[in-house]
Amino acid sequence: MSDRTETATLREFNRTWTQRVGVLEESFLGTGRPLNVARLLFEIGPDGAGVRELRDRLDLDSGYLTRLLRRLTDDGLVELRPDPADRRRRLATLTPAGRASWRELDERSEELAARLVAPLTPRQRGRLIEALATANLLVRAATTALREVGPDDPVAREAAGRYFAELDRRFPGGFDPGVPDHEGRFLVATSAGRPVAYGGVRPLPDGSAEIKRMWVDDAWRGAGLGSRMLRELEALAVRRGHGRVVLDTNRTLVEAIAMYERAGYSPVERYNDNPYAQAWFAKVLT
Amino acid sequence: MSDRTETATLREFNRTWTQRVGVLEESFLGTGRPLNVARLLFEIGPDGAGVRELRDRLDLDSGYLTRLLRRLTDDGLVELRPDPADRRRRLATLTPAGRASWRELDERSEELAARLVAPLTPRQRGRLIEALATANLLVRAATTALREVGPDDPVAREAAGRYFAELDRRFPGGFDPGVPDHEGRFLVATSAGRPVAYGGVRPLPDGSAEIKRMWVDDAWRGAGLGSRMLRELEALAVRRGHGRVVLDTNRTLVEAIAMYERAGYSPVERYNDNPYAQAWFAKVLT
DNA sequence: ACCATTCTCTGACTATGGTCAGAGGATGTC
DNA sequence: GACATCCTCTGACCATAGTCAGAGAATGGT
Repeated sequence: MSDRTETATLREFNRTWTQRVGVLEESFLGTGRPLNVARLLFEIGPDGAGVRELRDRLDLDSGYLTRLLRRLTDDGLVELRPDPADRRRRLATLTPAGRASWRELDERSEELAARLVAPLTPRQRGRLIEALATANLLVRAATTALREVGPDDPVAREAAGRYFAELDRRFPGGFDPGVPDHEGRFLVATSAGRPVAYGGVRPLPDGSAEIKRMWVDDAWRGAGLGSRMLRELEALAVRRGHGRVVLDTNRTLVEAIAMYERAGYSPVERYNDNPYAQAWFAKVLT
Repeated sequence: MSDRTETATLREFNRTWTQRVGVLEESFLGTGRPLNVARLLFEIGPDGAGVRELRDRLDLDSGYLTRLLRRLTDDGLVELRPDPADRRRRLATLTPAGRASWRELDERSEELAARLVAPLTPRQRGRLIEALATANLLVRAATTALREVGPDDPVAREAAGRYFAELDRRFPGGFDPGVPDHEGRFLVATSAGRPVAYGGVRPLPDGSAEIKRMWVDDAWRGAGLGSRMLRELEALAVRRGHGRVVLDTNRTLVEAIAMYERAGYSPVERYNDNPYAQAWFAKVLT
């Protein structure tokens, strides 16, 4: 019903943004250098970057990227050297001249942003920035894919570490993960290669699946990533043949409990001997 | 002070949007047809459009536009015919096949928007849409230029008409503009050729300038356009050699009065015999 | 009737963006 | 040490984007 006005608002905004900001940006950043060359220079950044990594980030053909890099090296802005760790790869770093160009790009971009909001009153400026921050979070959350991984995937391990660390901070008596357990399938959402949301399912002897280790990075909360993780974990459990999911949690985790209830979970009796668990929930999957 | 975090938020959002939405959009709309051709087709729309108008809206070189149009006419999607009102101009309209292609583009764009928000919960979706609507309004307001025109400019006349109509609606006894007055300089903000904000200054015998006919379109309120109009009218008064501005208003217009007070105006005695005026303000310009 | 101006269109270019196949060196695995 | 794979780079292309000068028809003002 309101679907149509929702998409209309989104499309209208997109039109405004690309027309008023995107165009401005191109004319700003593109001075002197072709747009893709400028973007590449910007992406390499003061700390340098691997060529392979740049290819992924900018989604460019390898041959094309090589040629773009050539222009930058010819202009004396960038230096390429083999990666000592893997000599098939090359690392790109900015020369002093390159750093100067980078700073100039950065300043232009900063100036563009400042100029864009300048006509607004401070009050309206505040409203705009707040709206953009909200939209940024939600758009990122909406466009971040949940990837299925095993428990020993490096990203999964990093996420688990951060999950345990948070429990240790929040539980009054701390938290001890005990012996690592290599069972189950996990979903992770990543941003720039780092995990921002994580969760898993494990089969139980009675045929249910247990949802475990649900975790969302602080900076990504409030965007519905947790609910989405829960939904997709349930779908994963269904795919693996389970008709019912259970989970346990600690009374400290109030937001989590509220979310389980919103998602249709009902309290059940203790089904395990997890010493940290104080509440148990279950939901039948259709 | 908070300037730096403001621009950082804006830049961060821009990065997210262009990366996650812009790229998606190009791959979506660009299927089969080059991006600019698709955009042009979309811009012509079911109602058709003048070639001159398209050139302005898309900001294209006239030669380039002609060639883009050629591809559309060659493919049987668009028909060009001379404008009966001015035979130098040409009008572009979609053929039935063109309308079908247009609809397809429209549906794809709609689908893209729906898909983007699909992973969000209804609650988060609502928040996103609200944030985008706010941002849309504010960005448009911030990037709309105020143009100086004379009182007889067609856009100024249209704006004046809407201003008078609104007074007539809001004043208990209606409003009669009386004899049109061709004095003063005006500022208008336009969107797609229609006025969305309007206001003027007129020299008074005592050397002050009078601010008059301040008006902002309903759909554009709440974005600070009024304050900006006021500021720029003051600047216009200064440029024309005035050191003080005055204005009168009606008690009905409560938002306007609040804005004048925020902008540093102080109440003064009645300085004219305007029968609709119930409050008078002045501000000394530096 | 003249003149400056406007609009569209053509020709002639150049630059930018993007693709593909394959060479050649480096790496990891069995 | 053989083999599949990965990474970078080159050559050979082609499409798209964008610019500029000017021709030719139409218009508006004087």
